[in-house]
Amino acid sequence: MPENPDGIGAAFAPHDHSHCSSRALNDATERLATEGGRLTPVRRRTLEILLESHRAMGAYEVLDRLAAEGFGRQPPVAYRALEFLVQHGLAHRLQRLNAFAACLHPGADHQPAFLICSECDRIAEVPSGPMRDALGDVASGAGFVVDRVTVEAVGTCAICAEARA
Amino acid sequence: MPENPDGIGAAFAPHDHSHCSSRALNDATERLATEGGRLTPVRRRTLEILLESHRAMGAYEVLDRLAAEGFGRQPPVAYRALEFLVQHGLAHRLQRLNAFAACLHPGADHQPAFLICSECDRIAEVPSGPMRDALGDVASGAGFVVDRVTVEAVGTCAICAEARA
DNA sequence: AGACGACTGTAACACTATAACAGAACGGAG
DNA sequence: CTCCGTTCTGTTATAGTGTTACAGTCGTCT
Repeated sequence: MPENPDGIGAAFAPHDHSHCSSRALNDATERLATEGGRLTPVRRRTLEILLESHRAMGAYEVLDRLAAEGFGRQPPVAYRALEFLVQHGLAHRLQRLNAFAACLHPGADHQPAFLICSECDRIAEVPSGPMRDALGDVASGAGFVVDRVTVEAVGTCAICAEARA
Repeated sequence: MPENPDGIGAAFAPHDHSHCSSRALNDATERLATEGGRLTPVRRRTLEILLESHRAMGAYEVLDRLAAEGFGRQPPVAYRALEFLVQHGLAHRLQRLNAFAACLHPGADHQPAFLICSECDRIAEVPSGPMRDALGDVASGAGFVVDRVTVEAVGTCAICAEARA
């Protein structure tokens, strides 16, 4: 697998993480400037914490970090910041894990599918368009109108497969 | 939409529910006979409770029912019965809802996609084969080997759409 | 300065899930 | 039938996840 810093499944290939993380932060700032959201200190710090790894973090894990840095130490502090990020497309919530992960491609209006490595807990986003189309077809056969779709796959990433071989 | 008791999205069409529920119960009994699982009283009752509606139920909702009927009243009672049903393909767990729903097509070895009506909370299972194939393609592009996939769509079912019109 | 809205923090609580252990029920070997 | 190992049921206690309600703070606009 070649280096491919910004592409599909980038999280599962070696890459310059400080680059992808600072880029996401810049994208976020721009995006909010046009949309009107305020990236306050807690919110910004929450995003940075999520961006430090390609993992999903539980709200309480984020909260511990925030509290250690002088922010509030009650659950709503983390939940509110995370909710803000999710609403503005800067982070995603992973249902299978009760956890949150930074969005690596903010700006693209998207609703990605997630690949979750069960060995190293890393997360990757991949486009879900084809799947949403396929689901829309079956759903409309049942008279169901789809609003939001969650697609989350658990499996083994390239790095862990390699390590095991 | 015609009557189509056992087909795709059956939950969203009028149908003879006592039929589809008793059939699922029979399927379950047969399936366990060949597989070696024991459908004990708590487990059987748990399945019946799930089958009473085409909704997903929280573990504690199930637990209340069980307790009222003389079974244990502590969480593990419900969680163990539900886990057993899920492991044997007789029920599904819905990540978006932290809840469980009876499987209406046991026997078919499947991993369906779910349609969840946000107005009436009814659930339907639809085949997820096409979606899993599509996801497998993108995933392998990232060197990721998919094990299990969760596909859950939130939207509006035929019955509620009709009622609103 | 005053007023308003948005943001941050706290306490208290509700819901979801698991660990650890004791006794009861079942099934096979003798 | 009895003994024994296994599986199942139930309990207490505790961990983890998420929300409600309310008070104070900060920015901004007149």
